[in-house]
Amino acid sequence: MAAREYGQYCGVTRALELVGERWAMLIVRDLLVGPRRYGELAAGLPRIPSNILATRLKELQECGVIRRAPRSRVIVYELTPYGRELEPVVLALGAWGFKAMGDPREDQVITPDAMTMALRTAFREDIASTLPATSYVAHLGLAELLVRVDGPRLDVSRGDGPVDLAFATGPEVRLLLSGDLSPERAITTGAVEILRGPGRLLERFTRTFHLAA
Amino acid sequence: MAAREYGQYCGVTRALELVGERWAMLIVRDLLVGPRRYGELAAGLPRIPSNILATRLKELQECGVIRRAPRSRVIVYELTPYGRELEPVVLALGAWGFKAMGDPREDQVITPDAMTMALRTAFREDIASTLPATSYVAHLGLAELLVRVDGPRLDVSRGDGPVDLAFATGPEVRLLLSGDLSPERAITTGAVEILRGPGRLLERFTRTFHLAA
DNA sequence: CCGCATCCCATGTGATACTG
DNA sequence: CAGTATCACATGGGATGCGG
Repeated sequence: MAAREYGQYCGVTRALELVGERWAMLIVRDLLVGPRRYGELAAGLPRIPSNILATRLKELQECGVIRRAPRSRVIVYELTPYGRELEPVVLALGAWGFKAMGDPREDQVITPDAMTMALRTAFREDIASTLPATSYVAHLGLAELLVRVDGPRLDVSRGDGPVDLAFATGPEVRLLLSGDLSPERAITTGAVEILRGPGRLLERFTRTFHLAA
Repeated sequence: MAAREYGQYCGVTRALELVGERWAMLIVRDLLVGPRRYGELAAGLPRIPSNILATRLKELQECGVIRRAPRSRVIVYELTPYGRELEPVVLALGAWGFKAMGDPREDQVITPDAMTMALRTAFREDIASTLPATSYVAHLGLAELLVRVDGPRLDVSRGDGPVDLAFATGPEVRLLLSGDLSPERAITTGAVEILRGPGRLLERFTRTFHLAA
């Protein structure tokens, strides 16, 4: 059970001893979106074996990265304050890995929590501050995200609601975020389907959210 | 040989598929300091089995993170431009892991490359810019680092030379970087030994390099 | 049902030895 | 010096079971 060690007195090795095991960082990624139950984590990580999930949850608790939410009737896992400090790591990993994402394969899913963190990664706080407050609903296969941008603040939650623009898309969202697919073309080619609201707001979306490819 | 996949269309998972295997990020860490030969990498990662090192080097080449340096007579590994973009990830990991570093154990070593990256992590560019150019030699067990700070620029290399301040220390350098041990106390208690130059420059060192604990 | 625990097998890892 | 080869073992993956 003792985490395998690297035998070095170094911050990077220490970090990897805590969250470097397979699946661990993905549990952290999903918990960065919000507290989650065991089943919710399992649903967000479709290919994780249940014994591994249970083991990781135990290890991450032991080393102070996550905890069971106190005074909650049901069992809910959440990040500790120290665990929440992993956000810069996850964002940096996401930005780097984004550039290596090819086209999606059949066996790859887009989960709501992964997409939420991707939007946080792509969020341009400085640019958003110059734009009027805007809310979006983005349908991405399974994920249905309510995205509210207000100045430098970003809030992403699940669900639907009254928003300025609602649109549906698929994995093409990657090209939209990287700028390889213009909002106009995305609409005319059908890569993005406008559900409600003026389609021109999609351009504002792409200015608010951008990731280099 | 095909990297184990997570089955998600997501930047974080893609990144972990490329550099999430055990030891991979540490190879990247050391190559961020500079190109290295096979034997140098093995020396910087004392506990890595040779077959694992060989395997990782092959995988990292295949996925475009590292390469054998071209037109070099001997075999030298270096990061590709894309691999070099992992620096923010390694720095973020190092900063986070630093907070979880306890006191060093007998079986833990401090390697020159790990220490170099730790200094890069701790470097306060903005503060350094306000201070006069200063060069240091830091002896840390095996590691003997020549640290040159000139405005916002930092250069760390191995070796010795004429510098403003030369000092020797051990794992206590962690307390020095976190501010839990003041430069004065470090000198009076012998945690830091001044070899050459005025000891008061150690205070400038700690202002230039700082990591939150 | 939810939150795991158990079992079994495939694969990855680690230590050591060895080679071009 | 820069890796392979080999083998024992730990970990991961997938299916299944099971108590609260």
